[in-house]
Amino acid sequence: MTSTMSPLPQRGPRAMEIEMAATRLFYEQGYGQVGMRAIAEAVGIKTSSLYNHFVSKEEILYTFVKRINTDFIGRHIDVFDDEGDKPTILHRLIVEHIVYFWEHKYEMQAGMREMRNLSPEHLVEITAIRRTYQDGIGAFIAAGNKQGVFRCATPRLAALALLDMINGIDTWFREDGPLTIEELAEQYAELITFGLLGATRNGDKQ
Amino acid sequence: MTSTMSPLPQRGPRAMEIEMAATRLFYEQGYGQVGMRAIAEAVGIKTSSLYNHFVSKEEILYTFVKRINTDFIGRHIDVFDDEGDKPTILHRLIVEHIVYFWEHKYEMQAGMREMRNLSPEHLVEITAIRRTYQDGIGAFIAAGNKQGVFRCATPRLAALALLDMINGIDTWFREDGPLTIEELAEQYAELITFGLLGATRNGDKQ
DNA sequence: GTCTATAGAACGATAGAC
DNA sequence: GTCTATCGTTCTATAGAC
Repeated sequence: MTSTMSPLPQRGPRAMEIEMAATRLFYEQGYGQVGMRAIAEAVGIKTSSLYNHFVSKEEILYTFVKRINTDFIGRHIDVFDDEGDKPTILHRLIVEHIVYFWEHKYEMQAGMREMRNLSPEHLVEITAIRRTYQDGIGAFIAAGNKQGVFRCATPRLAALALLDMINGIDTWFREDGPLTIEELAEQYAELITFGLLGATRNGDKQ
Repeated sequence: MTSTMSPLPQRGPRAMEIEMAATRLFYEQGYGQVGMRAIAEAVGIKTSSLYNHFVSKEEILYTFVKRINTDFIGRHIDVFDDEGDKPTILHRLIVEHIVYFWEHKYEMQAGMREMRNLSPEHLVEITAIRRTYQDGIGAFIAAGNKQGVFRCATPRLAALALLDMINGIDTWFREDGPLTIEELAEQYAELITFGLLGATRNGDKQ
């Protein structure tokens, strides 16, 4: 499985500022509640100046939603071709996924919640990218079943379940809670690989 | 654990119509994108007439968010006192939760997504209700561990994980897919009780 | 690339007649 | 309980000077 993601058009540093400010506001208040005025104010320019960088509010949303859906996934999609120990590989992917998503929680949360405000064409494009990752995990689990390193009756469902699990973390995790995000990621990876997927521990084949 | 939910104030049938229409619109377009005009039109009255039934748009949101967070949870919170076989009880709860949420997917999805548009006071109230259910499941898993019917290293995390799993279903399940919602619910309940929570199958204690 | 100024529509909510 | 009428605000987006 090889990445075929098309790159975003090159944008200037101002566009990046706008994107980041908008992302934060969308996260806090929701796409529909955030006006172009509020975005401009957060950047320190006037509303009309935004249109020198983006043609519309929807394009701002699309730009950062595309970024978050190509950055992590694009850099990890090849992991499914790895010939190594599948439970170990998936364990590491889950930990990295959880930590990355937390470090980019504004973009990730806002992106997932506000995705439906994309134009139909953009929504199709983003959905296809997400689908690739989801299918990759499902196929990976199925392959692990055949190898006997996973014992999971429903690989496709398990892939959806584990993605919902780990994407849900950002809605309730608190940095001042009992666990760091790295500790939580580790415990979730255990819960998923050995629990949900029934991975056999090393030297524990039965 | 006994229900102490306070009832919603009695409202007329018109208010119920308004609530249902608003729920559907919030689900489709998001709270911030739906105007009072659109809600009124969907019911077939004028905007100003809405204010004979609700004092504000936020009150419409609050009313249905409160309803969905008291209806199912209120009717199932006593299940954690049940003295029967814990894996069986949790299995049944999960199936009922999934099926109920799918049958009320508009309210559930809109309610979960738009909850943050509630006033701070209302948000606190709703969060507390949800927390009660979550804590109930966590304590139930921990109790099952002590009985030896679950083998789960992290009961509190597992409760959060399973709730994110089953609440995520409504975002991707399609009625024209390979499974009915009842079949899916059954498979998820298996995945959770025997996978995630390490329940021992009858006569399989080891 | 930023600004001032503004178009034209939609927003939540209210007053008061019936 | 519904209506007409409207208030004051905010919305996305554009035109045109600098």
